[in-house]
Amino acid sequence: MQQLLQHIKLFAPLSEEAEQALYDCFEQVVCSKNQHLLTEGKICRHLYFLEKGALRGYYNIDGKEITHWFGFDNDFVTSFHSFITQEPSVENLQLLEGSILWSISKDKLTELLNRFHDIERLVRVAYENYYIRLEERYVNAQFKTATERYEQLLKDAPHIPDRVSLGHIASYLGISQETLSRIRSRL
Amino acid sequence: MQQLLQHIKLFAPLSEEAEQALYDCFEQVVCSKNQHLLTEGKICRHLYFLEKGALRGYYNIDGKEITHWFGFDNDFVTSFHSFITQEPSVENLQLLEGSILWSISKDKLTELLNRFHDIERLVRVAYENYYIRLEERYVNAQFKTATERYEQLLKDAPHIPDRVSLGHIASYLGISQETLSRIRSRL
DNA sequence: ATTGAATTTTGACAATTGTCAAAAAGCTTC
DNA sequence: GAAGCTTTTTGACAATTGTCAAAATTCAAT
Repeated sequence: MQQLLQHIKLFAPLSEEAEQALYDCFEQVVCSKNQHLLTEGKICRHLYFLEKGALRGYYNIDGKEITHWFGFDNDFVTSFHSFITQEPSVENLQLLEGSILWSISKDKLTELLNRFHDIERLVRVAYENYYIRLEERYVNAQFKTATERYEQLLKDAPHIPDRVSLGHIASYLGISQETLSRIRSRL
Repeated sequence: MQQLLQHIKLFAPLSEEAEQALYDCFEQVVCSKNQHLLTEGKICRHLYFLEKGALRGYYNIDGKEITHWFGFDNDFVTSFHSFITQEPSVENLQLLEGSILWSISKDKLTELLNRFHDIERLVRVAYENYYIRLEERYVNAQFKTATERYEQLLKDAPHIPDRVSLGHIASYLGISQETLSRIRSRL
């Protein structure tokens, strides 16, 4: 929990009261490998802070699993679409390692956003950060070759090949597993 | 200006004072076709509301222009990366039509965010919306064929072929102009 | 260590898309 | 409406990536 508080203070300063209120609202969640945090069709009512571990978000399309996102230590994870709109999720969240998370419900977070301007600010700034990160991923996805995307991924997350299977990584990069295997053998 | 205020109230309600403060901070900008709102290397100090018109964001990579984004009526436009971080922009913003915009400076917006919790909320909610939109674009970019992406684009922005050249659209879709021309002839 | 399952690699071929070059079609401006 | 410019289309070929199938490797559990 200290890790969570320390991490979010990088986004914006927090008053004592706000920090205490946050402290009271988060609950620890311990998950084992392969467990699902969310499955499609369910409404995502929680935002999670991934203290330690690894996780993927994936879609089921035409019977195939398409991984579109990984989360690692110190990431906030949720189905943003479902959490924001409170509509049924189209994606699944699955742990890739045994993990420790902290969860806060949509309702409690909404209450905190209403009560504390500084928490509202913190979340706004967090969105700015996540928006920029997503924009970078988008440009990579759209305009770079498979090889460039893999190299970029290695730069952004050097630990990835140790923690995530080749198949998931290939799916994330939008290429077939065989192509990634060949790219890797060439590098 | 009424259009701007009406549009943002879709995100969250505004107190009278906050609305008046916003009203005082935005300035009208009128641009002609092909004019640049921002060029790479410059720090983006303004956020713009595009009341009427069309605009693209593009990168210069290896001497080629890569369009990664379009803005149309009622969109907020800026180089988000540069505006948020206040680092030099890596992208360019160019008008595709004669347009009417409203601009607010980073400094004034920061002041409003500090003064009014409800403006902070509004911006946070706007980010949520823009984040979801970007996520959808990302999934399209990464996991769909060129033909599917073009069909999706026609669904999202049916007016696009009338307002944007085929070359820009192809660049946006991450495919060559020739390929888009062939896709179009097949549909 | 051995077995069995899951993951990764390799090979052959097909499909998609890119590149280069030239022709056709559309727009402006005089 | 003709000239000159830009945009779009078409053709031929090359490069990249996907698909299917089989072999090799890794990993976990006994």
